[in-house]
Amino acid sequence: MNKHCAMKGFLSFLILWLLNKKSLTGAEIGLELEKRKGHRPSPGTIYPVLKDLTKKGLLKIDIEKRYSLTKKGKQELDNNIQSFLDTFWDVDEMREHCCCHPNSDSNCSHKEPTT
Amino acid sequence: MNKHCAMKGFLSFLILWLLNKKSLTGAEIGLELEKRKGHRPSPGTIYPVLKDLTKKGLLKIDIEKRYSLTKKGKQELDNNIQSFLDTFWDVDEMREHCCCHPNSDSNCSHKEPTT
DNA sequence: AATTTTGTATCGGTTTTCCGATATATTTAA
DNA sequence: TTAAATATATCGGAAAACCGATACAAAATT
Repeated sequence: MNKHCAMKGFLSFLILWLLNKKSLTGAEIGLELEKRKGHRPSPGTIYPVLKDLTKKGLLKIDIEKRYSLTKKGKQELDNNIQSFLDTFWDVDEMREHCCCHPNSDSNCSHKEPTT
Repeated sequence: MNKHCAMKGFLSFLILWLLNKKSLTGAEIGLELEKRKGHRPSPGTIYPVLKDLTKKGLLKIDIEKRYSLTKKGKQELDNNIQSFLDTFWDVDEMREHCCCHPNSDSNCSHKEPTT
């Protein structure tokens, strides 16, 4: 029952999620976050998070300065995903709400362009 | 490309999302959050958020102390949902990644054998 | 009516997130 | 090799999220 307070803030979670797919450098993480969030977090935001996650043993960094998940990091990601899905179990409703709502401009960037 | 920095923290977004479905009192919001997040935020967390959102013109409160979205609140929710979906466009992969059912206590076991 | 319980709300303060400015390292270009 | 550009990293601090303690209000119970 106790889901120990995961998911305070998106950034750490997002970075874990990105690195689960592929190991990335700090700069590459910045670019990917820009794609998702619409603006690129400053280096002063990204690197401290990377440092913190590394210090916690969730990330490791290779000789090319690419960050990737440790085993512990993968477990932490699993926990975070669990919390995330529990909290947003009805995310599908959001999708419907978003792209079909009369009052909104309905320009989800991931939506297929309707000619 | 600029999507104005929405979605700082879950709580406001979640509360808007809940109230979009149904008008609720502060206590009812607490119970619903407990269901989703696994613990109930203290009144000292919930009410200041409600007050803040009300001050911003996103919520209104009726005579029974039930909060609900104003028109502006609905627009704000729309914006937040779009940001949320843009950021987490690959949430379905998370579902696959985490094979657990939301309500079950079955553990997410991708735990690889320890080396 | 008086007491207990529950809901509403505020306040002060702690923690966390995040950024701007800055510094250092590395790569690229000259 | 030097200079410029880019990437990496640190630091101090601002802003926000969040909570515990507390107080007040309303409802329920006695």
